[in-house]
Amino acid sequence: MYTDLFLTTHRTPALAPEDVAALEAAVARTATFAARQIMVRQQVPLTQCTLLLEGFVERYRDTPEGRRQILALHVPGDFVDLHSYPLKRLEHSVAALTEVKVALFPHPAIRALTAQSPTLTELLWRSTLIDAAINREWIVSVGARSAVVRLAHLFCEMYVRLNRIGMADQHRFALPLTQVDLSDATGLTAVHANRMLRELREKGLVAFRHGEVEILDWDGLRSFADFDPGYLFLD
Amino acid sequence: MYTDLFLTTHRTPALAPEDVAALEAAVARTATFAARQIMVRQQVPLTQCTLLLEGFVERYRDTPEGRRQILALHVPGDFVDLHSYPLKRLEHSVAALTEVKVALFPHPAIRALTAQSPTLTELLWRSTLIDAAINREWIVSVGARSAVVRLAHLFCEMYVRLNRIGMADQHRFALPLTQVDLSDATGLTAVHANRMLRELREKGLVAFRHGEVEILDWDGLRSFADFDPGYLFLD
DNA sequence: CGGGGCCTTGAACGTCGTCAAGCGATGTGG
DNA sequence: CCACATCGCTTGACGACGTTCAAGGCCCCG
Repeated sequence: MYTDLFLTTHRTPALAPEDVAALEAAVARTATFAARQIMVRQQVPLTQCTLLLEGFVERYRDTPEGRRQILALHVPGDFVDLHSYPLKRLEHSVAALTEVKVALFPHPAIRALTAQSPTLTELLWRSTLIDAAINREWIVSVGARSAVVRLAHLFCEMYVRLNRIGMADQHRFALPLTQVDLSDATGLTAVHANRMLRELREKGLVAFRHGEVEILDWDGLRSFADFDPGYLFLD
Repeated sequence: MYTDLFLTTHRTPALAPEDVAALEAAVARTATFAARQIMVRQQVPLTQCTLLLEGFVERYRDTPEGRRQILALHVPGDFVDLHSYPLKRLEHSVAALTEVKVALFPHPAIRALTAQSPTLTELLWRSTLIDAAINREWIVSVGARSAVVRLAHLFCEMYVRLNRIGMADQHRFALPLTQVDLSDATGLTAVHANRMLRELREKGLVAFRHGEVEILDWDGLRSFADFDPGYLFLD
C-alpha cells in the first residue's frame, strides 16, 4: 500500500481499519521525478499533497545574495507537503535529491478525510507538527551549535529516521547529498563543511563519503552532537 | 470575546457563525502569568492549549552548554501551543516575557471542534502551520543572514505582526525584550547584538531602546532586511 | 548606600568565510 | 581514443565576522 511506510512511522493516535482504508483510497495517482528536479516552486498555488514513497527530497529557500538554505530533508514515508493543504501555497521550494516516486493526494480528498474522522485528522495534523518540531531543532542547530556539532547532529537525526524505515543497517546508510548540500543544510560554506567532516572522521565518530554515512561510534556521536531524539516524536 | 483577536488574524478559511461560536465556547477558563514565569516545561504531558490574550510569550530551548535559543515570539491573538493538541507534549519550553493573560482550551474540547467542523479544523491546523512557516524563516535567518540583517529582519516581522493587531502605530511599537533576549533569538552574543543595534540606529533604519522599537525608515529597513512577509500568510 | 539588572565599550582571539589552486572521476565530442 | 569540460572534493593562505573576557556606567530598588 502507498501509505504503509507513513503509517509505520506515524502510529499515534491509533487508527481504525476504515481510517487506514480511507487514507489509502485518497491517493489519486503516483508520479516520479528525476534527481535534482524541482517539484514545487514557492508561492505557486497548490491543489494536492505529496507523500514520498521512494527517494530523497529537500525543501529549501534561495536568498537574494545567492545563498541557499535547506529547510528540511525528507525520506520515504514522509508526507512532504501535507502542510500545503491548509496553507494552499508554500513559502519555500521542494526539489528531488534523487530519483523520486510519490503518491498524490488532492486537497478535496484530504478535506473529506478530515470531515470523516477526527482521529485521522489528528494523525495528519500531528505529522505536519513533527516536521515543525524538526524545523525548530534546526533553529537550535544553526543558532546555537558549532559547525562540527551541527553536522554530527544532522547525521544522528538522519540515522534515526532512516533506521526506522529499514534504510540503515550496521550504522551505515545512504545519504545522497553532496558536501555543498550538507553545507546548505547547516548554514556553513562547503569549504568549512569539508574540514569539519574530516574532523568527525579523525575523531572516529562518523565518516561521510560518496553520499554514504558510516557511523563509527554511535554513543560517542550522540553525546558529541547533543542529540536527543525527543523532537522526532518516535512514539 | 476571547477569540476575537485570533479570528481577525486568521480569516482563511472563512468560518460559519456557528463555528465561531463553537470555538469561543471551547474556552474552559482564563489564566494569568507573571513576567518571566515558565508556562510550559518541555516534555511534560499536556492536556490543554493556550491562546494568548494579552502580553508577550517566548518559546525556547536551553542547550547543555548553557546557551539558550529562542524559537518563537508570540503576540496577543497567537495560539501559542495549539500544537500540543496533536503532539501531547512539547520539545521546548514556553515562558511569559511580560505579565500575560491567556485562554485555555482543553484537548477534548479541541477534538470536539475537529469532529464538528472541517472548516474550523482547517483554520486551526493552518494557524499551527503558519507558526511552522515562521520557524522556517528563522532557519533562513540564523543560517543564511548576517548578524545585522537578522536583527533587522526580526524587527520587520514583529512590526508587521503587531501592526496587524493594532499594537504598533507610526512605526513605533513595544517589544518587551532585553538585548540578551534579542541575542538569544538571533543566535548572537549579547555583546555583538548590542553593536549591531547601534549600527542599525546609525544607519537610520531602526532604533531599539527600553523594549521599544522605532522604525526610522520602513522601506529602507525592509529592503536591507530582505523582508518579504509572504511567510506570515497574512491573507 | 549598596547591589543587581541591563547596557555599552574596548581589546584580543578564534571560528568560519573567502579566494585560489589542484586533484580525481566522469562524461562528451572531435 | 584522447582532449577537454564539468563536477565534487580537498587543501592552503588570509581576512573578517562574531565571540570572549573584562571593565565601567546607568538606573532602579531595597
